[in-house]
Amino acid sequence: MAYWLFKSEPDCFSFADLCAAPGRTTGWDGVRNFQARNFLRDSIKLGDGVIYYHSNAEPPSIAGLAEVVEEAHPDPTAFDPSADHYDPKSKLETPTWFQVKIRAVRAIDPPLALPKLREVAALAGMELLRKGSRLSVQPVTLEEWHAVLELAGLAPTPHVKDLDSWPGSSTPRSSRKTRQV
DNA sequence: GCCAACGTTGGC
DNA sequence: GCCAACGTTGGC
Repeated sequence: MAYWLFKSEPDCFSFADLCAAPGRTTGWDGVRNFQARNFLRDSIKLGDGVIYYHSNAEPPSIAGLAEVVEEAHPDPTAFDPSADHYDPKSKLETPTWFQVKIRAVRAIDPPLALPKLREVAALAGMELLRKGSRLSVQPVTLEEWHAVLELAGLAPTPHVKDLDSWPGSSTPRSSRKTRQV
């Protein structure tokens, strides 16, 4: 059981979009950075917890929690010439790029804004808060996970599924937006 | 819109 | 293998 932070620009695919997706699930496609790819391909396991972060947002913030529901498999958008992140160098037999599937578990509303995260001592070492950090898929420690849950008013459980029925925070909102891929 | 930080590309 | 040029990310 491990914990991760996934970044997404809400204009592209927000946590509300994830909540509105079929099964509240999506394939985390389009990652084209090798370090992030390695986490997706090698380290992220079924049931792992995911902190859903909105980058390029006003303010940048943590907007929800998700869980991994399918481990690494080739990213289909890499083979699709019409996709934004098409990569002609990635072959079906030897794929370069991978995705996992995640499911929305809980919205965090109000979201945890970046300036507030910077004030939290327990998060001081977080990769997200490092100057110049751009990694879109990054590991999160158990301590950081618990600190985020506490800030969100949720129980300090290591089992992300347990948050589904926790009464302390809002339930995911729906959205009519669709994904731009 | 600006720009710092970082990753990738390609000439040599 | 080096490194300059370029493209991208993402906070501000």
